[in-house]
Amino acid sequence: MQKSLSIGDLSRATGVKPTTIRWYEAEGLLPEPGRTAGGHRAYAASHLQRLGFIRHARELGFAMPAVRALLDLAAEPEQDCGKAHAAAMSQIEAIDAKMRQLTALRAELSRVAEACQGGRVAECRIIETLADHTHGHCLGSGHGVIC
Amino acid sequence: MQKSLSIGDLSRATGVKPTTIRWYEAEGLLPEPGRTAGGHRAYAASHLQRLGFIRHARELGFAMPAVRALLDLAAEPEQDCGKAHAAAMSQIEAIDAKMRQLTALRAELSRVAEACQGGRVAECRIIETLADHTHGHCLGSGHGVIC
DNA sequence: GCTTGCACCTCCAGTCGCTAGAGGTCCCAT
DNA sequence: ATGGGACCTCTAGCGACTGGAGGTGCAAGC
Repeated sequence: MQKSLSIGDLSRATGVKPTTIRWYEAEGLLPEPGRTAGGHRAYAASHLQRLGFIRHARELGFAMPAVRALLDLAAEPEQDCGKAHAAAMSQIEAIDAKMRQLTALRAELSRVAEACQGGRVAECRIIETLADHTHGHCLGSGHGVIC
Repeated sequence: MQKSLSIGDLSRATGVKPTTIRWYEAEGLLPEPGRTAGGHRAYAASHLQRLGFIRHARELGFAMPAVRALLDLAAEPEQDCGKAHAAAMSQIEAIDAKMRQLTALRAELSRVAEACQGGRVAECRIIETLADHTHGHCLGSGHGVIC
C-alpha cells in the first residue's frame, strides 16, 4: 500500500493553501481524493503532480478556463500541441495589453504627480486634474479600459 | 429652477454606466440626488463634476478607499496637498510592482512558448514545464505573488 | 389626449479566485 | 489517556462592478 498524503502535505509541497486545494476540488480541477476512516482527504502522488501543474499555470497568469483546457490537453499526449502554444501566445498578448495600459497610466500619473508642488489643495494639480471634466473618457469600463 | 440631469445624461457625459452610478450612490461616493415626481433620479451639475472626479481617479488606478480619500481632500481646499502627492506616488509604486511582475511573467511565458515546436502533446515543452514539479514555488498567493 | 417604446426604478444574483471564520472532529505524539 | 494541532463542512466576504427580472415613468409623435 502506498503512503498517502494529507492536504497539509500537498500544501507544503506546492505552496497552495489547504482551503484553496479544497476549493480546486469543489471546482472539479482536482479529482476527489480517497479518505481516511475519519474523513480526512488522502492524496496520491498523481494529485500532487496535478496540483503542481495547476499552480504553475496559475503563476503564469492563465485564467481558470485556460487552466482547465491545459489540463485536458495534458491528458491526451497524442494530440497536437498547437492549442497549448495558442493559449500561451494569447496569454502573452494579454500581458502585453496590460503592460501597455499600465505604461500609459504610469506616465499620466507621474506627469500629474510632478505638477504638485506641495502647496494647498486649492492649487494642487492632482486634485485639479481629477476634477477636470473636460478630459475625454475611455472606451469600456472596469478591467478592460482602453484609452 | 435649474434643469436637472437624468442618470442617462450623467452616464453619457462621463462614460460611467447607470448601474455603476447607482452603485456609487449606494456606496456613499455620490450623494443621493433629488427625485422627480415619478421617482427618477434628478442630478445637479455638482453630481456630474463629482462623478467625473471619481472616474478620473479610477482610471488612474486608484482603489476605492483612495478615491474616497481624494474626494475628502478635494473638499478641503485649504489643506496641504501632501497627502494627494503621497497617494499618487504610492499608486505609481504599485504600478511599478505590477509591471515588474508582468515582465517576469512574460519572459517566462515566451521562453516556454518558444520551446514548443508544434509536435505532439507528449513532446510539448509547454505542458512539460507546467507539469514539472521540481520548480520552486513563489511566496504569497493570489494577486500578490512574488517570484 | 393617447399610445408607444425607451429609460428608468428596485432587488437580487453572479462575476473571479480565492480567503476567513465558526463550530466541530480526527490523529498522532507524548 | 490526553493535549493540541491539523483536519472537516458550511457559509459569507473581498473589490468593483455587471446583468437580469419584473415593473413603472416620461417624452415624443399622432
